[in-house]
Amino acid sequence: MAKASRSNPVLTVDLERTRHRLVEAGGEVFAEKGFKDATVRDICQRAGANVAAINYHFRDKQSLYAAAIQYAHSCAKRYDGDMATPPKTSVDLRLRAFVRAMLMGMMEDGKPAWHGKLIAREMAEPTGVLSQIVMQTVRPRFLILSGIVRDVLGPGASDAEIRRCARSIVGQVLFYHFAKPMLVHAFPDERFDASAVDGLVEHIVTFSLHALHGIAATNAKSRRATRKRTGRAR
Amino acid sequence: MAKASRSNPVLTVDLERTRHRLVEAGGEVFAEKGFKDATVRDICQRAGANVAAINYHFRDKQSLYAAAIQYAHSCAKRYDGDMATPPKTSVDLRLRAFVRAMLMGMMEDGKPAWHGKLIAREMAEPTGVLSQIVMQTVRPRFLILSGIVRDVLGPGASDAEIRRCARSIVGQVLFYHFAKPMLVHAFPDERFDASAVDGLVEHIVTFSLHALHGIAATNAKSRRATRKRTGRAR
DNA sequence: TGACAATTCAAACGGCTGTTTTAATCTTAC
DNA sequence: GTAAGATTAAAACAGCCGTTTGAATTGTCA
Repeated sequence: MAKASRSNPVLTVDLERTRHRLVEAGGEVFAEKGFKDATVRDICQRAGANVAAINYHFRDKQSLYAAAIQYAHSCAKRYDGDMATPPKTSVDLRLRAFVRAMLMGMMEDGKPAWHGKLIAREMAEPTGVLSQIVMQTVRPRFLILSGIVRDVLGPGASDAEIRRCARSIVGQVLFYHFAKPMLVHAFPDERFDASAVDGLVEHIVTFSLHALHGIAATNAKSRRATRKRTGRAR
Repeated sequence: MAKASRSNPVLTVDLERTRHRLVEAGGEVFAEKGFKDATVRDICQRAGANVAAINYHFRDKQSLYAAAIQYAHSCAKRYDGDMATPPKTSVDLRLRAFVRAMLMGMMEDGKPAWHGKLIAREMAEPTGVLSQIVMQTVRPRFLILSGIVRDVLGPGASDAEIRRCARSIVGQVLFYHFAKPMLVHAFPDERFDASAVDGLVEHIVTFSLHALHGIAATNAKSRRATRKRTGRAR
């Protein structure tokens, strides 16, 4: 076991390595199977470490889970950048960027998609321990999307209406994550991985913009009518 | 234990009762926690039965799960009726009925919502054993929705486009199921149970109809342009 | 090199899981 | 009433889980 590594500065890195490998393997398995169904033996095996390594480097399975989410969160910050495009771009492009970043963050294979998958799991069945971190991720993104929606609906739109529309858009995106197993089974000829993201983005943006513009037009019409009525009444 | 029940015809019903109570308790727990996280001890306790009862009346936990889904499926047929309203009603009403039935089937509390919750679980992580039954439920409903979408988009819409739009509608509905824990946490002032269904239906239908009509209008315009071009070319 | 701390390892622990066993109880029919 | 079958009950089983233990190994520094 002890081969060609003596008093080597690389070793101090190697020491940190086990801890780091555990976080990476943990993120992978947690995202794949969820907190409960992920076993420490599976994680340690993928990390090439002993079963006791988790309890040595972290306190327990739960702390490793926390570390994995924290790590994924710090790695995935770039997606947040992609989501919040300069506010002076056209709403079309801004919505497209948001939807694309969110879809990519969940459908990609490998490391970059941990965060999206972990957050999606926390949405459906929160472990409680990390609702703060989830909220630090979910809420800002939701605010970005709300800003885009508000810019389409116009300044007269109520907060409740903006929230509902934002949820409709998020729902369309998350559908391809949560229902993916069923989609793959029901439509074997279609693809639902990263290679399909472009097409999905195109549809979701088109669908949602038509909906938003339609709602905006209806609102404007009803506001004109209201103004006319109240104007005469006064 | 043996009290006032002797040679009573009710007893033969009581015998069937244990089996039936197991199915009901099983459906409840499976819908609540999923197949893996549901324990036979929990199910038997809620059914007021011994631990060995599951292995006596059914072969094992998996067979009980199958029986529970089958039972929920037969009970929930009425929702399918609600979904498929007479094809000559206005698309507005038909879409509203579909969305409402689907939402109710998942958000309701108690027995009637088992089916919806169980199917939602199978969508996200199929147990494999019952993909047939899921398909018997999911595919017909999807076809109903596709019919409604087609009637809005017009006869010229492609199958792929209809599928995408139907998924956008289903995604909006399922969002309130999968992301419910997060919604409750993030918006404590709002309600996301059966009492909120009416409002959710109203928004989803409005949002989706605007989207569909917008897409239909765009399609019609582009088809007119194509017809004009090819017409002159000939 | 030798003492000391940091890390790894195999093994075992207690707890919970689904399932099986064996005996007790109840139901039915003669 | 009694024998035969159906159902229930308590107890134990093997297997996997997260976690702990204590010794062996490795790295660090004088």
